[in-house]
Amino acid sequence: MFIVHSEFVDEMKIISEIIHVAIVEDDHEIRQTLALIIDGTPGFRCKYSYEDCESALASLPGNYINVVLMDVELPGLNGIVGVKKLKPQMPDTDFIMLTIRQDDDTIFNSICAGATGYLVKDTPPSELLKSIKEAHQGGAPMSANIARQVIKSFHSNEPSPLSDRETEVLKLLSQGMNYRTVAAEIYLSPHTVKTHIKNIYNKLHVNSRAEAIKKAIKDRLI
Amino acid sequence: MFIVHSEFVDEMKIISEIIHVAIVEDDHEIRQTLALIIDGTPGFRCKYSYEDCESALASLPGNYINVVLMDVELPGLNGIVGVKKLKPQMPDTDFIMLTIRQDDDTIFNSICAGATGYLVKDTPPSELLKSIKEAHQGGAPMSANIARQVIKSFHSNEPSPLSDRETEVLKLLSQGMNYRTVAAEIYLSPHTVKTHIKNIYNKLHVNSRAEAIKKAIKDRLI
DNA sequence: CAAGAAATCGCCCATTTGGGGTAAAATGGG
DNA sequence: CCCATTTTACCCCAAATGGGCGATTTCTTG
Repeated sequence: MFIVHSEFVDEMKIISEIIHVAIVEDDHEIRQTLALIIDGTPGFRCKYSYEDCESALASLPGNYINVVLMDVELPGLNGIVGVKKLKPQMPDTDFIMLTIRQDDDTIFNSICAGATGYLVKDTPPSELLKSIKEAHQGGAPMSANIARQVIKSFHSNEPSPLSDRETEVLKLLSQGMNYRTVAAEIYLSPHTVKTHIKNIYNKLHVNSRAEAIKKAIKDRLI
Repeated sequence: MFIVHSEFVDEMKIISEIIHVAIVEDDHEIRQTLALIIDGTPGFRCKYSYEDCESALASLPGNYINVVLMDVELPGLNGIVGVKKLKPQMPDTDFIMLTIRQDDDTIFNSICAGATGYLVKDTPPSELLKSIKEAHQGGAPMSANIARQVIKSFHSNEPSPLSDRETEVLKLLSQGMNYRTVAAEIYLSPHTVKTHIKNIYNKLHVNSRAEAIKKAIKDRLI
């Protein structure tokens, strides 16, 4: 369970710097186990561990910590809110979320809150240590299907319903141009631009510029 | 160079299914090396290899391929355009980009084009094989700093300049509401809403709803 | 406590927008 | 070669927008 591959130890020696870790986890047993794994591995040191965010918020900021392992499901303040509050006070510290949940909202809220890593709780110890190291060295460790969900969020689901010209018009609109300016920009009559815009609204099922732009950005049309 | 860890082979046996790979890479030597690595490992089979996207586009679609290794820097059509054209025709195939470039644009354009993985070209063979397997099993293999850049793109750089009320108003605006409707929604006078909007425009340095919404979404203010 | 920010309400007015039509030329795929 | 789509163009008009200017009340923060 605590075996570390020889090549792994070699890499640690090259870095020859101990990674300081803190844990926020409400389950007593898991917390102890994590601490044991970390302290039992050369190159890692578990400096602090807390059973809730409130304690972490009270004593963690100001200390030198490289990586924080943060449970998402916590009584009181949850891990997402915790990161949101801690990260601004510890901008150089990397936060890795540990969770049993893998739904979109939890993942993206965590990432947006400032987490750099996101691991499911059944990650084996060797992977966990590798992830802590990776986070500290400027990576972003993620469990496989978490990474896939993140990447998926960049993929557009459907082909654009807009024609090339319409897309062009919408892009210019999003830059704050009005009919007249757009028309001048692409050498058209303002009437034509207006027609395009009307068609854009129909195709996107909206009836204002605001909604059109919001939808276009959301669906990556522009 | 071609050594595979025993535990790795064990995992392969459990899956007991050969991963079919295709390569698009203009450098003759690299192409050959990749093919040798893949074909030389149990569980992997390099079925096709091309020196440009044009050839791949002409013969690849329709074939059963699990993972395509796609060089980004290619003569003629580059790898990004290649993925954009191939992916819709092969929705079940996973594309891993191989590149020497790590600039934001290249990364995000590749991902948006439909790639699920993104590796730097100096990735060692064992990592490459692991990544191919990971992509095939629903993951999204990325080199460490690529993953970090992707995660970073979710992080907001600066605190919002908008007050809570202003953010609230802007959110409603982005849903296509007008002064009157927003006012009714949050029990205010339309005049007040208008004042808020004027202040929003000032703070965001814009002078239209369109720009405000675009900027707000871009900066994750709403 | 004083200064500044935030939130609230108000008026005037030129310009812009969006919805309702109509229709012809150009383009492109079957 | 024909049909669907795209692109182009125009009219009318009520409603919404944005800019300018001023004002009071809270609330935070130094």
